[in-house]
Amino acid sequence: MSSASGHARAPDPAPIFAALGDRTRLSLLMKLSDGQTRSIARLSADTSLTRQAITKHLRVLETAGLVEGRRVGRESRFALRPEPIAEARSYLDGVAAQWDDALSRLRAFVER
Amino acid sequence: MSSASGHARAPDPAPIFAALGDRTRLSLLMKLSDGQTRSIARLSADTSLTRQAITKHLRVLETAGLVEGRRVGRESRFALRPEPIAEARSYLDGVAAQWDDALSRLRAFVER
DNA sequence: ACTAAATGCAACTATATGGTTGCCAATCTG
DNA sequence: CAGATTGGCAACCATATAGTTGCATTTAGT
Repeated sequence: MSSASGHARAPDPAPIFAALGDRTRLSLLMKLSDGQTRSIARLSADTSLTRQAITKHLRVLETAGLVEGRRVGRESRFALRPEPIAEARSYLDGVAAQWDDALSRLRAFVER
Repeated sequence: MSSASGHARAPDPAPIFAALGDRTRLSLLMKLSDGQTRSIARLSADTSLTRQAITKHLRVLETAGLVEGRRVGRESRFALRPEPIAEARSYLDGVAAQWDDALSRLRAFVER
């Protein structure tokens, strides 16, 4: 069962980073990072952008799995999903670890 | 000295994430994550893309500060720069922390 | 001096992205 | 029911992005 686990192994974190690569989307995530759920109208309230623009950004975030929306009544509420964030974090941790590793090996070599 | 420190306060991690949001660029970073320095020719050796395409990606990474290139002889060597990666990491740490925080507050509330 | 290697620069194409506007549908609320 | 909120859909625009090709330039080797 090397790849058919329940968590759908992340083959490529690039889409997640891509979704994070926009100011507006980052601010949306910030607003949702308190765990609360918010409607599109609410999320587009204090921005200069159109509601539609915000909607598009939310779709992008949703596609990347960073956010999840469900319709409740006439509004659609969005909530943050922490999993992809953890994934991105661990990816960066990996790069940083390799880097540190290389550094310490280099140091060991130099100091011999 | 609130903003003129040596670390060049990060006002917006979005560009860094944007630079990370591409498979090809991530693979370039991986190749460089051992701390070694590599030429463009070397970096475009085992890809299906053109050398020019790789060059462009390297420029993007360089603009985001993730990589640094210097010309040595006839080739230009690129090296990874860990600072922006640390920055991106700490940003994600922040979001995750807020999330966890909200969760524990919620738990405290529910369990009362 | 000549040739091969490694880049840089520019032009060009196709597609994705961010944003807008207009309009229609669903859902509350008085 | 009538009117106001909230959102979805579609068309459209401008710009950015990913990638290509062709050609000129610099540097290394022999």
